[in-house]
Amino acid sequence: MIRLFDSLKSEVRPLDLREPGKVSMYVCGPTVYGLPHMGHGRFTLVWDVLRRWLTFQGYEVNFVSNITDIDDKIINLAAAQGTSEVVVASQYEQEWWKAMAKIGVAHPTSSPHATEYVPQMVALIEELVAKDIAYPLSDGMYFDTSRVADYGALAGQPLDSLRAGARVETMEEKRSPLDFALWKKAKPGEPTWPASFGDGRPGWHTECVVMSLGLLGEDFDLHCGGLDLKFPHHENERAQSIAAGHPFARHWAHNGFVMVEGEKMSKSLGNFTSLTDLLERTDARAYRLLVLRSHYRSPIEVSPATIEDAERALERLDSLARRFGLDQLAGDTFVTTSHLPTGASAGELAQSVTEFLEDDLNTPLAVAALFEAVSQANGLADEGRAVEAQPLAEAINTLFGALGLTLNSHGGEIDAESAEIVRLRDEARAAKNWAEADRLRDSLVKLGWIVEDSSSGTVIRR
RNA sequence: GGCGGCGUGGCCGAGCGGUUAGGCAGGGGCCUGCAAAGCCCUCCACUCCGGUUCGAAUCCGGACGCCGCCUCCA
Repeated sequence: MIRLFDSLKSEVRPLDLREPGKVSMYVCGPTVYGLPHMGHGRFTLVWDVLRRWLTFQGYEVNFVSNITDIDDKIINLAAAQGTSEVVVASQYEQEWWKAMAKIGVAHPTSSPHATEYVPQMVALIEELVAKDIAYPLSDGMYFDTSRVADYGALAGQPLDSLRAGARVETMEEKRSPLDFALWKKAKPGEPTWPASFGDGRPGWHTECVVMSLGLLGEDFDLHCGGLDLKFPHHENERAQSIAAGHPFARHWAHNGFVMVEGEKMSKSLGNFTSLTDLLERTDARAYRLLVLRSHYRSPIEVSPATIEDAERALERLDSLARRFGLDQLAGDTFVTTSHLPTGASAGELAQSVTEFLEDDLNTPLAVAALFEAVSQANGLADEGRAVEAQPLAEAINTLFGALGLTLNSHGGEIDAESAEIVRLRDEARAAKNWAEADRLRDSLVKLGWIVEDSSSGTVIRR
């Protein structure tokens, strides 16, 4: 079984499943009030890779990731645009799924919306009220953090030191600056839902609790998200669930940030690149490869240079796919071990990749092993040892596919005119008419083709 | 102020005491009519100062620099 760093226990430990063979995982999704940015791209890719890898290994993965469709920012944006929250949320949710499809992130098993779970949130808050853990203030219901013995466990510090570090005192009335809003009382013109403790709308943290427990059940296996959600968001989710008497996630995993020139990319700093923009101008696979080449807990530097670097590396993989006529895997389908070819070299490669990934999802080492295998397969083929090279190339394809990276063996549709030039060039080459052959190659290049000679003649691709 | 992390070759990025990951870029060679692709070889490292050790990028101490969380954030 894979070993992962558990943010709660601060150690790498085997993923301890509630039920053998089945993985229940929850990934905190986006609040839909803007285009997805590179940070969103990273977390979705990282957890998509884990999901695909577990599926590859034969686990049945129940992957839940929410859409937060009600929140202050959505309300503010709707007001600014003179439209409704529903319109804003659905518009950006569409953008979200478009980007996800493009980047090859498989759709979650379930993608619940916060607004579909309001009654459950109300019920949870009622449980907390009954236990005297929630208390009312003028503007809503608050959670009393002092009532949870190990509050601060995820943050890695005791409650007292967190309180001492509180930088801003937003609500003087709160018993502790760390106490957070479970429910916000209705304000004129804002969306509102009925509740026994006063109509209003939910605070942020409660939704993930009821959606994860509702779809995965108590004591589910793994809760994932960006490092910036660890505290306070995840701490507050955990606190609520446990305080209400519901065992929560068995394991917590957090991915590192996307950095721009050494600083965390974030909306508040304004230094973000939208994922939508990136996907319009580059091969979506380049970002996945970039993410795979660094460890999921490390920060990654994203810049035009690092993206181009990944695009070039991708070229090498695509060359392999063309040379060996590899099938295009991944995409919407999940690759499984049944896709692996038989044979010793394929088995050895799969085994070393597996060992690396099982050690806290060490994708950089796995990718390095795969690239080494690429050299090996090409070398064998150069020596004419196709029987050995072919299964190795197929194993590389399968294992990249298991990580969601599709190798592209198609050079593009060849139109009739280009095909005719290719035919003429092969004739010229057969006649050793090099000047004509070079002239025809130039015209192909002008048409946008990359021209390569092979044993079977001129091969062109885009 | 509290807590946590980081400083690796031209760039990205692994590494967890002994083996100069891997990719991209650069140089040389092989292959090719010439190219391209591919293969082989190669240049270029571990912020600094002490210490532990037969041996340290890796462990310990210190210095400097950087980053994150403690506030909405993936």
